[in-house]
Amino acid sequence: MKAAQQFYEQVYEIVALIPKGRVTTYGAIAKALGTARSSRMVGTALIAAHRPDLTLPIHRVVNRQGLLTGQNHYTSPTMQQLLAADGIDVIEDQVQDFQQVFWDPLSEL
DNA sequence: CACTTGACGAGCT
DNA sequence: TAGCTCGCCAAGT
Repeated sequence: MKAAQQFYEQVYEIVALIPKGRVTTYGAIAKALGTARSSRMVGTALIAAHRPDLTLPIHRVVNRQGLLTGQNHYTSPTMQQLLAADGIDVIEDQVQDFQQVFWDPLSEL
């Protein structure tokens, strides 16, 4: 079992816990895992999260500005649509009231 | 097998 | 305050 693979599982674990109607950031997850500077790896982990056996609300993860930087990786229901279904307003790839819907795994977990 | 790219973010200038 | 550079390291070419 590779260390990186375990890192992925940690990411998935947190993503799975994001409450409906809330979002978190790559950096927040990375920090929660103790690797604050590996925020990029969180994004990579989410790409790998496309495995058929994983059904995670990865659309609830956005960058620090509340921007839907992963839009390019979505085809069918866009992140915006999925977020809208969660009750989150998104305009021009920007989450509205980001600070209010932000969910910090460190303080909330 | 080596090199480049990238769902990011913090730190410095 | 805004912009640039550096760290991180897996995955793709």
